[in-house]
Amino acid sequence: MASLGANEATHLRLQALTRYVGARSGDSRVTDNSASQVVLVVEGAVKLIASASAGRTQVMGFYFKDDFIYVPARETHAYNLCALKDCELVAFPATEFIRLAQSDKTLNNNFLSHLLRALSRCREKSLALGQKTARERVATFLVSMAERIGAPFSNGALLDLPMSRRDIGDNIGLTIETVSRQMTELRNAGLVSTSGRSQVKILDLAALKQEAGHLSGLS
Amino acid sequence: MASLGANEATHLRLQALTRYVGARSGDSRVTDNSASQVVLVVEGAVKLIASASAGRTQVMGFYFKDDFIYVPARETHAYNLCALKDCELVAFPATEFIRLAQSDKTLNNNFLSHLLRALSRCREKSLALGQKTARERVATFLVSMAERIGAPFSNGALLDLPMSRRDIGDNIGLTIETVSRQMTELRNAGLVSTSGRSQVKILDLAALKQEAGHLSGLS
DNA sequence: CGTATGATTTGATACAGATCAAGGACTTCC
DNA sequence: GGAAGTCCTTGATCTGTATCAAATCATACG
Repeated sequence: MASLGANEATHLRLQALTRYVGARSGDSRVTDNSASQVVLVVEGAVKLIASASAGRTQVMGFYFKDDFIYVPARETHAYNLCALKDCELVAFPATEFIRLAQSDKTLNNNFLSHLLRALSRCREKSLALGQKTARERVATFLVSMAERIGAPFSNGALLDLPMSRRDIGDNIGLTIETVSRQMTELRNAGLVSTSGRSQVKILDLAALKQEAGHLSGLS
Repeated sequence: MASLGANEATHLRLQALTRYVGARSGDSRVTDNSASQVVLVVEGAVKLIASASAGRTQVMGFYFKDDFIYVPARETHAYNLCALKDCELVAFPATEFIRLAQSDKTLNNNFLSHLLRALSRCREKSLALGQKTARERVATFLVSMAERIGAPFSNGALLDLPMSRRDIGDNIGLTIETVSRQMTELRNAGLVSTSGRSQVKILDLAALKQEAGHLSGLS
């Protein structure tokens, strides 16, 4: 809980609220969704999924060690956390958490900045889903993963992706087949190489960012 | 500024930071984007647009009276506010605003809840852009507008949309032609009626929500 | 009022990505 | 280490929405 940066008094009160959650890979409905929750990933990786009607699911995001997640209560759509590997999570009821954060600046700041980052990422994703081609979306996804869980490597990064092609597809609004085809094309273009199902080596991050449709240098 | 709910001392300090912005309909780049800003809509309506490469723009959202907007500094994509009608706005540098919010619980709470709502809406949009058909997206858009700026009316709502079909399209990831066709179909299905360019009458909100792909009643 | 001008609607065609259908590769578990 | 099962890749076809093109409608202005 050190990562929350909370002071001693807050720490104790947080502990009282805490619901530790150990989750096995593949577990879903990890948290209660009758009330909004704030979840901290202590260890492992999870996905946040939203369900529309007709069984369609959108992976809203992937979260890793030290990430906060705001999981809203069920509304027009249902949200659920789902473990991608064995996890250690800490969950708080959102209202309690926010009340507590009011008396602890560090905690409040932490929460606020995580929230702003979440919003920025969500907007980036909206842009991708609304405007980008399949190729650009896959490139965008890889760039984002490189920044979040990549190990630096030459001009690129080494990735060990904990999620399946289906998860990736559900995250960027494509089918598994399209994701696969785009990966193949990126491989053929010499931008990435892969080994096994989860290992991805980004060979040229700058070029991949170009493919991702990021704004370059000037205004 | 009453809507910020800030106390007297905060109020005075906010005033010192405040940059009032009057904007005419159609004005863009209303705010500085070299630093992140927090903007409050005092009067009018604005859109937040993001630009990817190749001149493509995504309308991240529409904002109305009393809405907060967090406008991030230019990063991988550029964000800009753009007035949909004559506006009265108040802009603060985000870092200053946040620092100030730390010493005023009401302001902090206000900001936090607006941020959570923004995140929820952004996630709803991601779901729509990633999973929904054109028909569902247009229905979703109309439902959302009804909830935010609609005047109750029988089983539905009356809307006076301040944005163009292009704006709508850029918001939900469709072309103007597709938006138009879907509106026509909804009209033919008897769910809405229109008059002029901006007046929309939602005749059956429940049915429209069904079209929008919202989760209905049970689990 | 009529006219100009841009916005919207409608129609025809094209294409990116979905869907359907095998085949091949990695893991896991016995 | 072999078999089974799952996940991933590749290929063929289909479809929803984009694109291109034209007509029609609102709104502003003379």
